[in-house]
Amino acid sequence: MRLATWNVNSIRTRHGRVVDWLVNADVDVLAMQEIKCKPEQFPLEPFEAAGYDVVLHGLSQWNGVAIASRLPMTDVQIGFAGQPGFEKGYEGADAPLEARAIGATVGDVRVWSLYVPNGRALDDPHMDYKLRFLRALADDSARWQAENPGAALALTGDFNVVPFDHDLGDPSMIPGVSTHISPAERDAFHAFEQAGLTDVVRPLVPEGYTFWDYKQLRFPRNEGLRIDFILGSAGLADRVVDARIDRDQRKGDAPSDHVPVVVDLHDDDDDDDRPMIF
DNA sequence: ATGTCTCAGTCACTGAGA
Repeated sequence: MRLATWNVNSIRTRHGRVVDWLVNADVDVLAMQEIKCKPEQFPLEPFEAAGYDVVLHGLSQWNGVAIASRLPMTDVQIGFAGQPGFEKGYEGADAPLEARAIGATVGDVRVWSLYVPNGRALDDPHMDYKLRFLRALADDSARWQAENPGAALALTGDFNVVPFDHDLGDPSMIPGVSTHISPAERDAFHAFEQAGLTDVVRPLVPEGYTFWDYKQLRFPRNEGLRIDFILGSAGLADRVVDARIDRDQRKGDAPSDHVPVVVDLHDDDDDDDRPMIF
């Protein structure tokens, strides 16, 4: 199975590029973020014409997540247990949930498409929301793994955190001032390891950015960020045979500001792909 | 210069979000 994640920054603007890429890159399952539309506005036809079913969660012109798959999807879930809500000017516990998480099972892999809140500024209420979102996601993922020991879980998407200094190429981002690089955000990201989830792309692609701002010639200068990830349970990590970041998708006409991140998994029941141990 | 991009609301712009 070839599994990918891509923050598409409006699927209505980008569906031609996205479907062309799905077909040409021979991708089975694509988790998308920032589709920026409601369900009735999603361009289903080009996906279906190319052989992909789509499940999605979109509430407005903001956020929005989806999964396109040419393999059957089951157990579709909108949002995760304990996901916090947010409403500008209101921080109550019953704030409405945003369209930032959708899960589905493909084969024996539980796939999540996740769009973690940006944070906006270190002292903005959105930053507290971001940290609570990450902690709740790690907690729910740990709980799921305890209930499904050994199973393959993939948390994919735009985490809006730059985990390491070498993932930071944007010179305008200042430690202590900028979002995405603060110790609190990095701690919240690294806590997924304690929850049993590792970055399954990093061992195969140790360097490389997944996002370049549209402003300030960030892509031509290669001043990007690595903020899009595929985190996997041990049961998923054991099956990863290849991974890549498709930097070329930042080129050409009307690109997203993010590029796809891809992993290849061998089938759990396919002994031919595994070393034989006697 | 928040120097670019996207969408809503409304129809040439502003506001919001990233």
